[in-house]
Amino acid sequence: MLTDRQCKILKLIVEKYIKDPVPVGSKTISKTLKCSSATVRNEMMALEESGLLEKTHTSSGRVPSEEGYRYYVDHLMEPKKMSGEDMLKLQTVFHNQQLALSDVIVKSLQVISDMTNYTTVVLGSTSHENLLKQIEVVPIDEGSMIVIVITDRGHVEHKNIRLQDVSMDDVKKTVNLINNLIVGTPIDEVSTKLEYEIKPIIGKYVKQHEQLYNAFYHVFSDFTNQEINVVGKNKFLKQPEFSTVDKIQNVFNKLENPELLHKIEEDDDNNIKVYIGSESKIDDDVTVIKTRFKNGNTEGTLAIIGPKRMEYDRVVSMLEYMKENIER
Amino acid sequence: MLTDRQCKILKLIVEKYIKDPVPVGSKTISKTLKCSSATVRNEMMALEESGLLEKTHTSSGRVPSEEGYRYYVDHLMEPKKMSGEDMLKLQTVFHNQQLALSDVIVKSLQVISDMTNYTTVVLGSTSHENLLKQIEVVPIDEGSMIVIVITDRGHVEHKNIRLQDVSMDDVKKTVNLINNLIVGTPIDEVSTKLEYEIKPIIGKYVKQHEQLYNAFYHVFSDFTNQEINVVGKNKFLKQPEFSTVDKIQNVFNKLENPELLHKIEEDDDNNIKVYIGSESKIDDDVTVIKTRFKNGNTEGTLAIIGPKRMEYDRVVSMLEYMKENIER
DNA sequence: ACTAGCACTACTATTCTACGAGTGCTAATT
DNA sequence: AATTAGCACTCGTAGAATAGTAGTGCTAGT
Repeated sequence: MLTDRQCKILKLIVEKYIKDPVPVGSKTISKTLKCSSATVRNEMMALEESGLLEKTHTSSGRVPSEEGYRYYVDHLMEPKKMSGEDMLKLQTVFHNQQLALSDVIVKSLQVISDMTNYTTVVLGSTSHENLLKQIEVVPIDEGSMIVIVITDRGHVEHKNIRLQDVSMDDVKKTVNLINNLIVGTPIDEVSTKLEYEIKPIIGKYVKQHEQLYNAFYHVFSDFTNQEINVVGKNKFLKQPEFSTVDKIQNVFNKLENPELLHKIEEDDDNNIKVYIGSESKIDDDVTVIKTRFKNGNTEGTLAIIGPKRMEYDRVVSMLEYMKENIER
Repeated sequence: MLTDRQCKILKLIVEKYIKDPVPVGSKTISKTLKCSSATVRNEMMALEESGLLEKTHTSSGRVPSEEGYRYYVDHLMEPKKMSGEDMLKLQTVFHNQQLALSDVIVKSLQVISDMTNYTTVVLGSTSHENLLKQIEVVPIDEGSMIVIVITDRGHVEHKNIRLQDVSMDDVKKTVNLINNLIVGTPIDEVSTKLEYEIKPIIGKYVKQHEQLYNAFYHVFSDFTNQEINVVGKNKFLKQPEFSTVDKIQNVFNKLENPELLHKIEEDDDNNIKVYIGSESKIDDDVTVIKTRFKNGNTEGTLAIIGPKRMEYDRVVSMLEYMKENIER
């Protein structure tokens, strides 16, 4: 258990370090705390022994450890009201009535990314929650057409396909079959339904049924599992802890890996959660702050990803504000 | 005018430097050319005076200048057959009959980007060449719907819109009007046609016509002017000339600027063109190699973007191969 | 016309120095 | 018992000195 003074010192160090990424020395702290640097040093030693602080080398100032940030977020951080300026910028986006919710979300995350210099992510609802609503086929020219797939939650995907020697009539028949028999099925089950319910039928009535079946099969199996929108990846270039090409390459690879990003919403906690460093499952050098949101049948996860040295209070208040505004 | 030997020397220097980005000295050249390093030095001086070579400092080896690369590409480079290995990898993509042309192009550019470590770009046909073919509206839930716009060349865009107190009937009427009156118009003229031909009509017959008009107006004015597909931007992280965060940031900004990328297809030359450094209009440190392609009514531009120190022969042969394969 | 030879230049890597910001520990003070 | 002043010590950083090396331009001789 930490003493009162230790808490104060830890808090000061974390906040100082977040403002300016250089190790914090005892003198700096002793200025704001009315006691000598020697006392602060003793306390710092204790904090280091508890694993909350680290040194970069034997005689350097202290830097918060992962556990230090954790403790700060859990016990020391004061909830901060969003600054009027931040609020204003976001409100102009939210008050645009014309835009659909999903567009509002992306736009506002763009704004947040620009204000904070962190990367933001929206994870849309997963495909097993999306039910097939309708498919449309639009012929483009000889043998080439566009298939458009729409789900009940408003997710749209389209794909250009090419078919040889298949009459438009047969295509239309197949589309009707799908629209009659498979609508309402979760997207990721459509492929199997296609095999067991549609294939046998078109096998009898349609010439070139193999080709037709394959084309539709591909359309659905390529349907992206999850809408992932990463905004402001380049902001990492502005973070001093990612100042070498190696580190950038590493973090970009991770941000482009859908499976990894998917881990953000593994827990289905609805509140705002902070995952620091290794807790994030994405990269030991980043912090992820996330929340789920739900409005009607649009739901998903918002996340802000930045260095561990993140303005936790500011980001948390922004996410709170986002969540509130989205949910009504 | 360059002597025969000067050409040989320039060629050797360019090719050596492309393989390994360190200034080339006279000794290295004299090994492959049967003459002494002193002779080579004299020739190098001449080449430098002609502006084809540069030094990084007074006593360094030589590096090709922009003009040097230019001369190499125009006069010295030998057309190179594509390596069997390169060819094989691309062929598996081209021989996939199921995929539509546009998908084949993107896939193969991905392959090229991975093989070469350069960035690739496809610029699709511009919006004034795309004629409106059809629009569809799919209601999602109370007051929210998806508008899908399809052009005759198979370009599809969709947008979620929200309308208050507008009956689905009125929406359908408007859609029918558009499909009857405006189909066949170039996409970038649709907005004005909407104003002069549709607005007056729905003004009379439809309640909430202002809102409805605005929604559609936005759908069309947001229609992306041009399909731009940048593949493998991150490859710049592997190029030694872009090894600092500053340079990366700069080149990323440029690659994300559609107007700048648009400049690639400003000339409407159908052949393969090489733009080196400042010629590229994109960035003084990159080379752009591009070609137009056309197959039926799918047309556009392919480009490969990398450092000036690019494997010109290899890239040119790849682009030739791409163009040929696309055009039949 | 070519080349051997040489003085010269500038980058690179290594070492040395001085400096400063920080530490831990001890002993004195409150 | 808690605090603090004082001090020796550590380590990173910055700058200067050094030596080595890969290259140059030039001159003079083949």
